[in-house]
Amino acid sequence: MRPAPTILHLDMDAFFAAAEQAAKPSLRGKPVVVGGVGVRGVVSTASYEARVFGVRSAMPTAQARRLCPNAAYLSPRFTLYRQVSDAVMELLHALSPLVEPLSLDEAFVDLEAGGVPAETAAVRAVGEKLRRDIRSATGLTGSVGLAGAKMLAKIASEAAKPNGLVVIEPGTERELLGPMTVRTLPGVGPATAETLRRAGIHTVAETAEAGEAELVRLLGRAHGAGLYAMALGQDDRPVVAERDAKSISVEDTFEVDLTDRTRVRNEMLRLADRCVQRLRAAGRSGRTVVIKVRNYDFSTLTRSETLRGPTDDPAVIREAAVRLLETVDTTGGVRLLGVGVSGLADFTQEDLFAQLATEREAAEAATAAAVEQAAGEREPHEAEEERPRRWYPGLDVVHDEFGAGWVQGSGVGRVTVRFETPWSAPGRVRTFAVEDPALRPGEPLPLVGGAPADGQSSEPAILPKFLSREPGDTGSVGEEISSR
DNA sequence: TCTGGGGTCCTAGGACCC
DNA sequence: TCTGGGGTCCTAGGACCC
Repeated sequence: MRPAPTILHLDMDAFFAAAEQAAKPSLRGKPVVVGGVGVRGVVSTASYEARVFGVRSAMPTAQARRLCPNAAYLSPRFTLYRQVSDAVMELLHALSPLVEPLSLDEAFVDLEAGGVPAETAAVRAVGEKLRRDIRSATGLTGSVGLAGAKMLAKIASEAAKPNGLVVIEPGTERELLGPMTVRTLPGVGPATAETLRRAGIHTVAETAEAGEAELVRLLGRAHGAGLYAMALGQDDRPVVAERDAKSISVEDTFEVDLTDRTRVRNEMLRLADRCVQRLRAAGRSGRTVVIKVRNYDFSTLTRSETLRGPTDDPAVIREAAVRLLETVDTTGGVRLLGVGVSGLADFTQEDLFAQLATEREAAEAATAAAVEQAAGEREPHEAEEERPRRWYPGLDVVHDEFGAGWVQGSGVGRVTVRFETPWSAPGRVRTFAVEDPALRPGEPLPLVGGAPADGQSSEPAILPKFLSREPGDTGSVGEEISSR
């Protein structure tokens, strides 16, 4: 526990939904729900306007639609969120070399390591300036927590939401935490809370009173001891920059359960390929292959196999995935399939290739026929080039005549597009045939610093830098957004 | 109401080795 | 003839987080 609140936690407010509202002027001030839009989708983020109706993260989208039928339901656009996230993280790195991202919209910053004076007034000023800079660089708001420990900084930013800043002064934490529910503490989810509740423990103060031995008895060694420390406000975990990923995985939930054995196997092969693509893009290789199968009744199991050495060879991963699948009973229907790789290594050494060459060649020979067969069995419409365009709601599009816009909805051969850009006034809606050759997918546009709204200059993906505005520059775009 | 997708960490049992 | 303890690796599952 530090004597001054020099650990900063930043959490962007309703991040995905806020980014969509900044990109789509007609949605500002309106309920927006970002998440899976299919029958089995769940909510990733609801705007504050949608939360009024009870819509929450992780809720089935079907339930959200009942609660808030008039919200805009949008598929996530990670390209946009990553752009915004990069801009925000750049601002954090200007504060300190020690930045620990937790997700696209959340990070810890060690201000002490950045040379900020260890005084409340100084760190508060840094936090407030950061919030202003994020606003002018991205058009979005974030909340800041400042404390002498990670856990407390995170609790502080939660208390600051939305669009605020809270400092927890060292020395006040036990008094502050005491009356709060145990669910406030990181690592206490539904199962742990229920275990504690049965033991008569509801608040942080009661957790501390229970004592370490009792918590270890209830929750196990690591969790019990960790929770006891947290309840006392003791948390010496350092801010650690950029850790390497330990596993890479992909999974798909199907709109309808899969029952056909061949189809199940083909989907598994497809997932294995996608997993390898991600693995290679990261310049990594892995030694343990894991598959995941979720059945019709939501029961979920995993099977894994550790190879003799790390690989990024698609044939080897496919082969392992299919071999593991054969050990699983899938009669009854498969809801989800997944493929993952762990035991990751940086795969640059050629000798590792050489060492495994024989093994790989054998595997390739063995699967070549199977893969050939799988490709042959594919439905024609599944082929990459012939796949029909899918106009997901929220998708950026460009029309030859009308310029940049986004898909508001589609169905029965029609797609409805609203033509507006992040820096334009709310735009008009037009409907086209789904196969209209003048309409094509577009790229996300920068949320601030774009061309003036003349309706013609909205050419996507030509603005070289996301951040074209100076920090602190509050021009008309920022003002317009801030008054929404 | 019917439950996504991407991760991390922990536990526990069995194999295996010293 | 019966009985050790510790460490590490592998596998499966579960809780939790965003």
